[in-house]
Amino acid sequence: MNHFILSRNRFRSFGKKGLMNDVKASPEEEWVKSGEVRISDLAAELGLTKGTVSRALNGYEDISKKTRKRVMEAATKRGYVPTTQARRLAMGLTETIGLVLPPMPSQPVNTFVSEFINSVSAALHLHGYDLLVHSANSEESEVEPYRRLVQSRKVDGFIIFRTNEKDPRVNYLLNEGFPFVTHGRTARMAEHDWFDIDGEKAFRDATSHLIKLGHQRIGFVGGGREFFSAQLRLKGFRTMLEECCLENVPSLEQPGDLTGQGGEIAAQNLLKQTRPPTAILCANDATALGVMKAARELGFNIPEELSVIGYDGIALGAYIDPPLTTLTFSIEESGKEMVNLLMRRLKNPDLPVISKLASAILKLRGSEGPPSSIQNKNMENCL
Amino acid sequence: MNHFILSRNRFRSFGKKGLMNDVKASPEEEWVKSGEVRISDLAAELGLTKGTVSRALNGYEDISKKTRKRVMEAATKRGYVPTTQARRLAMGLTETIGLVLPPMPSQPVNTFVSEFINSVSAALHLHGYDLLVHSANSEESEVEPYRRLVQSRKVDGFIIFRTNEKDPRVNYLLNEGFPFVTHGRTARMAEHDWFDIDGEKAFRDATSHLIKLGHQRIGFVGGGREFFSAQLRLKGFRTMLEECCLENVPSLEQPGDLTGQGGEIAAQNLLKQTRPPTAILCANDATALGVMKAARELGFNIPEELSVIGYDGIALGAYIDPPLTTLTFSIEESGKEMVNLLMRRLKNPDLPVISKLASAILKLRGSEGPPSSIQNKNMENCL
DNA sequence: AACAATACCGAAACCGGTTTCGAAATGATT
DNA sequence: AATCATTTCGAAACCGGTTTCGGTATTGTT
Repeated sequence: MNHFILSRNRFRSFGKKGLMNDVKASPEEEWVKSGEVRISDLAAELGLTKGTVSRALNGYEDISKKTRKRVMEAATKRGYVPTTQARRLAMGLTETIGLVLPPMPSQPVNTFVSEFINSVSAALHLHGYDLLVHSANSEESEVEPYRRLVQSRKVDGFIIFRTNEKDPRVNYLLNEGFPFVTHGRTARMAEHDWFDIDGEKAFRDATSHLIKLGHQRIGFVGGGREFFSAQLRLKGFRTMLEECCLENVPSLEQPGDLTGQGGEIAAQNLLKQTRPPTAILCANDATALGVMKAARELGFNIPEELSVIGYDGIALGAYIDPPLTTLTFSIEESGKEMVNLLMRRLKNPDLPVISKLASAILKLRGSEGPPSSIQNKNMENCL
Repeated sequence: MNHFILSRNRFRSFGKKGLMNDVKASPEEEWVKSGEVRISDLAAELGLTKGTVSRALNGYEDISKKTRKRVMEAATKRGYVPTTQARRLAMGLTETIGLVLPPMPSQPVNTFVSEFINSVSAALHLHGYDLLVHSANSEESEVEPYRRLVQSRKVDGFIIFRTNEKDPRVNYLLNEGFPFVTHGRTARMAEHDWFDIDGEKAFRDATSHLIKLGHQRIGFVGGGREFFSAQLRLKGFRTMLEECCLENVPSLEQPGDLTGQGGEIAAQNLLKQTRPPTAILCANDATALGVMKAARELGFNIPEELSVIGYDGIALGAYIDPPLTTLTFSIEESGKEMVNLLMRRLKNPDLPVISKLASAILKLRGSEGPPSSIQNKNMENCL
């Protein structure tokens, strides 16, 4: 029974490294081949143990200046970079944040998503964190991706956006006690950190702007009831109408689904009325684009016969005719703030819940103006 | 010399778990708390070693059916999910693909990026891979993010898009022998896997379409010389002009930068000429939007006095006036194909380089039509 | 019934780091 | 010079898995 301990397969293929031997880097670009040197190699080379090397590199105080210098020089010289997986396993954290893309029903405007990802990723990077982007499979439950990521311990926390009032994702993570921050409020917003744009105020502003221009019949195209943010925008609209003593006409409030198609349908419902509105506020820009399309097809000139205002500030709004007046906010700031909230939470899970409300600003671009037939009655009383 | 091995701090805080003790899950939703049970727990519980449990769960043949069943049942019952970091360290791979977002100069249309990320992520997920999205800091070199990800061994490969003809990222990764796939060709396309849309053919088609409509003076707004794809589109344009015996007028070829602003400037240059073109082909939709804006401001009616065709197929092109005719392709297919290429490469790094060319289709939406003053001379000869 | 073949599982090395603990070396004090 | 306090580093456990190797228990063969 002769049994030799054969050499184990300890050499993992690393890309096409084998093919690289005959490729000589040019003198100027003497790139240090990466992924070669391990902490034990470095330690052996220096006559130290890997524990010492690790402490030297991580700024422990019990390392002499001389040794630290030796170690760090050797590390840079040999191009040592710790293997992330090993470090994370040892330290018991992933240094990764998850972001699950909601199913995209080919919405007209997904520009928000890419900018948001960009800003979140950049902000995370400043904290040494990575961003793991996961796509939601529309077949399965909304929380399934989150559950998987939590269970496999792939992330330390989540960035959630496009929240619903009753949000299963929020419920799940709250139940798990897993850290996360939302972009948008929820019914349980008292229990979790969140960042949001003050849509209510934004729509008060926009409504006020239209009223000052002389509009008295203002339409509103909202989002579904499930979108908390859309509800708040509607609330802002109603509030300002009330403040200005304008009647709240139910038929002028149309539901939408935050898509261009939804905007078209809603606009048709509004503009075919016997007394159509002279202005339409839209819960987002995609909706506004649909509204403008429907208005054109029904023969309404914008802004002479119909003012339209959107929400989101998509860049493309500046290129259409007329350019879309919209409520805009900084996506970059959103990402940055959310990351700040999340990092704070990760550092200290027991801190009280906090939130941040940013404001949108009205960006006038030309799709609104005074109504053609001004029929002001008693505006001065209220404004 | 009494030395007791004290209990080390082996308990890592896991979210706000401490706070969860008094939160009782409702009976129906008896969620299994995740992240609790380790493979050693499972092994102890079953009276096995963790090696055996691991082999049982991973389908090794040297495990009896009975034992395997016991193990798997216990695993599901206890909600055991292997810790990703540990598995990856042991197996020497990351199961993660990197995607670095190029700096975004707030383009009008970034919808491609989010859709692309979505499809890539979904496709990767089918292979058990994760997507790590990194943002490029415009301060530093373009390859720096790649270098960091390679050195820290955070990813097994890359998805690269928006390639330049001479692409430093491609050079770096090729030099490292690190796996990747590009969306778009490069000068070194013979050395790496790539996926691309046949932009040359697409622009031949679009040009042919315009010529058949009767256009004889067709303008072209391209991208910078650095964008290989834009060059190929220009080539397709020229080729078709030649095939149809139309003169190639240099002044009708304007450079652009693939942005709306670039489109505006280029369109002004074209339309202020004494004999302006009756149609303009644009290297992408963002450019086309800028062209349309400039045309409007200069008093050109679209499509009566000027036809405009873009490239990208952005969804919201359907909502502007007139709806933008464009060359479109499936982003979902792009992502899927690229992932397939990359997975193949990862499985066997030494396989020969392959590539895939998909075709774009012309989506007629209304921004093109016959020229107002048809001055056909001898079209029949050529078509 | 004795023996070889097979099925099955335990033991242990290993992945590449981090962190704790104790001891040796050094410096300060009396 | 002996004692004590500090620096500084080595040794080893540990994170949570995977994989190899060898030894039993079981089955099959003659």
